[in-house]
Amino acid sequence: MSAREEGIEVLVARARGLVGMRVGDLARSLGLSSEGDAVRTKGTPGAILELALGATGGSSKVHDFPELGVELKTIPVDLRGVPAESTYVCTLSLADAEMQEWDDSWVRAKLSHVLFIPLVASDEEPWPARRVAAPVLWSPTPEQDAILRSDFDDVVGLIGVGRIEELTAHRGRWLQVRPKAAHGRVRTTAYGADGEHIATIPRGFYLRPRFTGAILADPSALPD
Amino acid sequence: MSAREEGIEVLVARARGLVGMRVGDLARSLGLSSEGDAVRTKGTPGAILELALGATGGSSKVHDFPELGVELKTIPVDLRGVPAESTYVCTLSLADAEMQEWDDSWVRAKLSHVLFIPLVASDEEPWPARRVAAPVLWSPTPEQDAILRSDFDDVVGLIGVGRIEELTAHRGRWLQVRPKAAHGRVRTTAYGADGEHIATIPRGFYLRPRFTGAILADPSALPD
DNA sequence: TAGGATCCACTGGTGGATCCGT
DNA sequence: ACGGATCCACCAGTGGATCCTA
Repeated sequence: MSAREEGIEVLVARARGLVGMRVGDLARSLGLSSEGDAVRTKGTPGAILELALGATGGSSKVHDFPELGVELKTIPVDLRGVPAESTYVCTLSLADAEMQEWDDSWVRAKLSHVLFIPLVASDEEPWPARRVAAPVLWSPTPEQDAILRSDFDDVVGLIGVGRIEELTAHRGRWLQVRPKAAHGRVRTTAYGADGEHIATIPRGFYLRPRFTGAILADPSALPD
Repeated sequence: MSAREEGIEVLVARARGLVGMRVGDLARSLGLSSEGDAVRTKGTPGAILELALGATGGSSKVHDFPELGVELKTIPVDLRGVPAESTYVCTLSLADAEMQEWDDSWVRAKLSHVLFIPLVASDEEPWPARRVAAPVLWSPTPEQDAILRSDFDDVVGLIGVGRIEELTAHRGRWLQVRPKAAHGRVRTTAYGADGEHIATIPRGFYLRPRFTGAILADPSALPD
């Protein structure tokens, strides 16, 4: 077994050691506050788990654990383990989308090894009450990779021919594209069919809840 | 006279109204603190004068006064009016330097209309003690523009052939290129003679003190 | 239900320049 | 003297995601 594979096993073991803990208790054990209402602290649970598992990477990182090539994703689920939300993967560069190939893409690199950590939210309790559930280390099977590639190709194909207005969240079986901007007013640059500049809102890749729900139950699943 | 020309006259008149005032007093009249030692507050005098004259532009601006096309530059001078320092103009984009033409360059746009405001520093007093001196509204004469173009072409020519290591502050009669980074460790991308990527430190255009000193005394001067 | 809108923390890059060793 | 190194404030962009109407 390589050092990298050993490191990944250690990481998964550490994640298993957190199962059953409340996120608020994790925060306090790290010396952090667990204050703040839900709408003001959207990214906080994810940041807590990163700290608890020692994610390095810092800024401008490709993965949360660069030496392991592993991406950490927390995912809010209900008592049955069904995801409540889609899962953000990474931003989509509109300006050079037509240059992108799935095999070398940022989104594929992110998804090549993902450690999903479900956080169980019962009722409408605030995030500190969420409990860590069993982690799932996932890599796409060849069949899954083919579907994801197909979703990706559909997106970059549309952008490549300048039909960006047709790029809605309706597209994609598992991988979709949605707006990603702190305020709805941020603009970025894309190119139309005639090569003209178009100011449009930044987008990101997201995994649909149906897909993440299925791979949490069975990592080789092929849902709808 | 156009509205723009009227606006410029109003601006210059307002700058004349500040002559003799101490920068620290200006700061207080704007509700700002005039604390801090010299090394910690390098850009403060310039920011004070911008506020005092109502510079808009905010971020991502081409000029300090966009409607007027005027750039504001404070310049520290001694009791004789001789500049103590070079004057920063703007950053130099190394990645696409070979695409740049003087006529359409950012540096030429910045220098097309400059309101220089000398700040007289006597002895080794801190910046709040500096006094506003007579402003000079300057636009390059055709002769001056030709020299500046020559300096610019020398720089972009070197970068275009990938000889960036020869790009030192020794080059340029009036316009020189020097490092411009908050820490010496910041890197940016340039291209070598064979088109390979080179990580190098960001640079900026600066006006030599000899040149600014001459045009403060005579805007059409042609020093060394 | 889910597509489109939005929230916070953090930081790298930019704009304002001057410092300081050789 | 001056070429190379450095300093601070500020803000837009990124990374962490969830909110919220129709």
